[in-house]
Amino acid sequence: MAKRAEALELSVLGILSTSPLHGYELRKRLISVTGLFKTISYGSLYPILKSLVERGFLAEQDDNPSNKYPKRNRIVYVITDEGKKHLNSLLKDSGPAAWDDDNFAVRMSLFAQTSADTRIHILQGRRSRLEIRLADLRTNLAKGRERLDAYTLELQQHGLDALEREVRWLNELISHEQSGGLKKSTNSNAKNITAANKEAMQ
Amino acid sequence: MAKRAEALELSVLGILSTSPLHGYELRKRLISVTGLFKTISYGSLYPILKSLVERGFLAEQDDNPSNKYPKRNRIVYVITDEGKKHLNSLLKDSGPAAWDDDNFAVRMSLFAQTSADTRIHILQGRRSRLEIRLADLRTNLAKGRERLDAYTLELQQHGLDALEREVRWLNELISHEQSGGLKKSTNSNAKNITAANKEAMQ
DNA sequence: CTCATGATGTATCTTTTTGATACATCTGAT
DNA sequence: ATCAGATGTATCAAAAAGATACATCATGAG
Repeated sequence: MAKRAEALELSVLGILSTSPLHGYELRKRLISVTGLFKTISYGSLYPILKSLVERGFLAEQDDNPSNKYPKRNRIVYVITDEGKKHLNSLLKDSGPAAWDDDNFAVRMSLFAQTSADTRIHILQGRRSRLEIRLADLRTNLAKGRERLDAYTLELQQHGLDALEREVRWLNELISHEQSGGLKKSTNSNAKNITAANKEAMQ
Repeated sequence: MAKRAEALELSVLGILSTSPLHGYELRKRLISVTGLFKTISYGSLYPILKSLVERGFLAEQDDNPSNKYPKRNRIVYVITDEGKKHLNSLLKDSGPAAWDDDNFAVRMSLFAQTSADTRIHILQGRRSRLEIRLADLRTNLAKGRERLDAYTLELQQHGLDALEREVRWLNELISHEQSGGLKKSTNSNAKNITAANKEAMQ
């Protein structure tokens, strides 16, 4: 399976493990999680749903009969026991696949369902991935200083800054994680996290 | 033409307008400009080059006969006068197409070849684009506070912070631009820009 | 009250893009 | 001397996007 589809599949199972949804709503949730980076098309989503049903990980539920709009042709997808098992096995993987751009955000959005070891390993892997890119960028920028115009340099410097910030963020998450999990936001801009959310983490 | 290809075409013409290059090297430059966000495959690059040659915007140059490795099968692409005209017409466009993720970095990397009006318009357009996304994110996050776990919230807050930072960066660029163009880096992390680079901007 | 617009909803089809791979030359280190 | 790894062009199958078709429902303007 393609990388992209892998991430999408994981995200679908993860979201449906919380509550059954139909395609349209599912897509909106998907985008709200990963949408900072990309969008998901129906041309990708529906084939994935079909495949997950065929493999027994999802079931198509009869739409709630008490639904206000019974005429509306909706298909509600529910995760099966098989699907839950599959999801859990996917969630255990903390290898390189979990570190790349496509996957990382999805994996972090499911950290509440993951063991502390896995969380730390993924965060560290992600950091190592970004540090490689950072090193490349730095040498590239050093080489470019003489050759490139001010706008291109500014653009590259900005990208570099953003990457460095990303690494610092990961560092904070890792150190919080090492002292017993994320208890409060590590982010100075963040508003207080409510008691309800703390509970939601167990 | 597809959006993606449009950006790629512009970038190819922009880079080749500085100096002739062959595909492999061209790809590396392409990635160093836009590579923070994505990579470019040969499967995309070669068809674009072919199309640009067919339309008369590029010519295939005989590889430098003084080349150390004449056996090496290289195709050097040179921009034609037609190509330069086409490039200049593309560079004048400061409309919505220039604002989106795919295009913006490419456009900014070519700001040295663009008029001040165009630069400002693109920067403002980009900002407006991001501000819309920012508003969406904020309402989304507000709605999510009760529903989502701490990790998902942290992830979204982080994305929001990065976006805000992006907007502040654009604001700085715009105000510098309004006082006569980018003369020095607006970025606190940036090392000094050398005299050579200032010259490269004219 | 009615009509239009836009959100909700499923689904598919064409085009674009990727990722993999094939094949060949050259470099540099051991 | 050889062998891994960089340089170089090129293509193809598979994946993904984007567009679109079609239908129901909500909302608000006239």
